[in-house]
Amino acid sequence: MTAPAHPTRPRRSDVTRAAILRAARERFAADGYERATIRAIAADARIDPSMVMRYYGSKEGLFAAAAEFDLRLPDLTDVPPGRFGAVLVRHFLARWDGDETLVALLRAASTNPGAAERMRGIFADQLTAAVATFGTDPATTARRAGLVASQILGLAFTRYIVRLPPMVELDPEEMVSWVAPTLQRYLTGQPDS
Amino acid sequence: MTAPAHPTRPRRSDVTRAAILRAARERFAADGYERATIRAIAADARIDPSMVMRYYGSKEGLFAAAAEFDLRLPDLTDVPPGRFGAVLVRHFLARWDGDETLVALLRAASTNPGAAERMRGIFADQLTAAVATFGTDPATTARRAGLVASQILGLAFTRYIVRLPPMVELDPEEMVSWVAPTLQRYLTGQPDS
DNA sequence: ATTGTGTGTCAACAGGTGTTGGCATACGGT
DNA sequence: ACCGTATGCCAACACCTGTTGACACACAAT
Repeated sequence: MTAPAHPTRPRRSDVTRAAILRAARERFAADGYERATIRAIAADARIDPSMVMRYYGSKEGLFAAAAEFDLRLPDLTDVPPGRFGAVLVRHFLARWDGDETLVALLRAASTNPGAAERMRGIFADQLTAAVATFGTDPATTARRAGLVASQILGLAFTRYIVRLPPMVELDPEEMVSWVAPTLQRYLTGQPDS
Repeated sequence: MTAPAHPTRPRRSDVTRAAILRAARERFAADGYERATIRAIAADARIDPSMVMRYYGSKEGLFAAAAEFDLRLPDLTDVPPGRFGAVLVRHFLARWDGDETLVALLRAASTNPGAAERMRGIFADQLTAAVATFGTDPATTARRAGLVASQILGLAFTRYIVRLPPMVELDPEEMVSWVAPTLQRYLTGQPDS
């Protein structure tokens, strides 16, 4: 992600670019889009605010670069269908703890339309595509993906943003045992069953 | 909520106060805490920005007044235990559509610590108190309330904030039939069942 | 050694923010 | 009719925001 995609000669400023991106993710995750100021991000990266503008064009551009994200949903073809839910919850919890990009995106999506659209894209495209491989009726795929997203994002919102005490204190495996059946039903079950 | 609690002589400015509060809720709900400016709120209420300061002290004070909220959780003593989930989902959907205060609180909670605390209070106190009346093991009450909050807030977040298409399009009764069993299990079930 | 380009700093701009104090006016009690 | 108070508007303050342009330096190629 840091290395340039094109085989250009590596730029001397790549470390600066990376430092800006890292500081931006931290600030966006901690403060949300509007409270995270370019000046604060630049100070964290120990460079001048004008560098941010030169390398990323604008605050929106910086956020777009910092919020690049891949859910890296696991391949579920080898997983027994009855364990889809558990695998997914475990994956999301790990993904969330390991990369603050998602928290940044979650915070920003509440107030920034661009961030909301990015979030929509991630959960509508990536998650729907994964759900589609489960072999359920294609007509219900989008709905199932939406319901899964609602529980996953609700989990993240209460655990990482609002920090509801019981949701913060639940250790991952307990969380899995409670939430996995929910996803399982959204993925493969029927309503009101 | 608009009428003064104390039996003081009604103030001549009550209509103005109410107009400010209504405009504030709208703006906070639409734009979040930081993007909702006092000037914009005052313009909506057709008064001068300085009036907002005089009547509510500060922007924080205005938000605190605008985010006053009661979930009005229904009395569930007459409801068959097997229908707790359905009743709750239906209640929350109606509550959310009928009062934009919750959307304002939800948006603001992502970036404003005070709003997050308010949200924590509402869902930790009001919801936990309601769950406690269900007669399950008191040691698990807070956990069950937290899980219910995670699904309810995830529903609201995806439907009203991010506006994930499948979650926006689901009509209320379909939503109930999908989500009610989840709450039902969080309330009265066991993990990994 | 000289040029050109990439990297970085500094100072400033224009606009918007929450907030404040002063002043005019209209009301309600006497 | 008078007076104190409540209500409202206006102008301004001090600060912070994203953004821009000019200038200094370091490096690579010639």
